[in-house]
Amino acid sequence: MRPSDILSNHNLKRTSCREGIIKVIDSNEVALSEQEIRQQLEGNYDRTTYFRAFKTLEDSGIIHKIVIDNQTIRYALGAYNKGKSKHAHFYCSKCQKVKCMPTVLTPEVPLPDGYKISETNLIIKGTCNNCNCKE
Amino acid sequence: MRPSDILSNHNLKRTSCREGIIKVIDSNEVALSEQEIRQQLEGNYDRTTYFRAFKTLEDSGIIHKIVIDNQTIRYALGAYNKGKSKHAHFYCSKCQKVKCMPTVLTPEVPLPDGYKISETNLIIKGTCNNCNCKE
DNA sequence: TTTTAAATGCAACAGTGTTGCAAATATAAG
DNA sequence: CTTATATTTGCAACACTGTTGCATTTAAAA
Repeated sequence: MRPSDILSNHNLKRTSCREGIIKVIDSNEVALSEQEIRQQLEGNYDRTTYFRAFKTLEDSGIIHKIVIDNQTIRYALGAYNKGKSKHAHFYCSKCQKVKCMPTVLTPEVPLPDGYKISETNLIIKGTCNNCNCKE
Repeated sequence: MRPSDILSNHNLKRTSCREGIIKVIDSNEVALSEQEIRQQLEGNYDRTTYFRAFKTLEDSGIIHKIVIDNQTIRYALGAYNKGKSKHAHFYCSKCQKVKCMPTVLTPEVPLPDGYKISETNLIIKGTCNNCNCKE
């Protein structure tokens, strides 16, 4: 689906900033940081615009935010909370790349009585395929 | 064990700031934010001092940091990485409290060939026992 | 084409992560 | 107990982030 259609489907205005963000994320294998997305983007926008664009896209479920660590945030396409796509995320501490692992789903955890679960985040840290090969 | 002994055991100087932080965390059921720790602390220290104290305590494994979300960070006693205490963390989106769940361990995930795991983080969001009772 | 509701850019502010350096302090040595 | 030394602290400073209000611009509806 084209970025512009994705926006329309979510009743969002088709602005070049939003379309660009979606396009950049879509054309990468790994989840990207805001910095990386900005660099790959054609236009240049104010940081407030990015801030609000990311927020809007995330709220509507077009993208999801992956918080690895305090200052390590990545974005990938698709909703995370809604639906069944509750996959794990892998963070390579060598190349700092983050990948969604669709084959690894977050576990069903048994919590003490009285607790209600709304969301489960599973983040796996280590070294990736690619970095391990190079050794 | 007394905070001062904990520090000595890790070859760290016994300063009032470090001891205070350990004492405050130890006397609370839930994991605390830096703000909360500061408020419960007797002395008043520069934010740089806090910054470095937390870092030192974390590096030595006396405390561990729990990153729930970008601006939601909590601290609890004990090392997280080293040893077997790889427990999950629960975040209540009503009261914002974070609890270590020693009974819920992070799962052994099957990753594609070539990947090496060093650490696994499992964060569960929802509403806690206490908040659900009050409804 | 006009209207209007939403998005943008700019300025501004508080807060955070981080470093370098001089002054204070905890421990080790005598 | 006193002195020496290696650490820790407080302060200043800087860049960066999250966030808001407001005037201007722009996308979509009429």
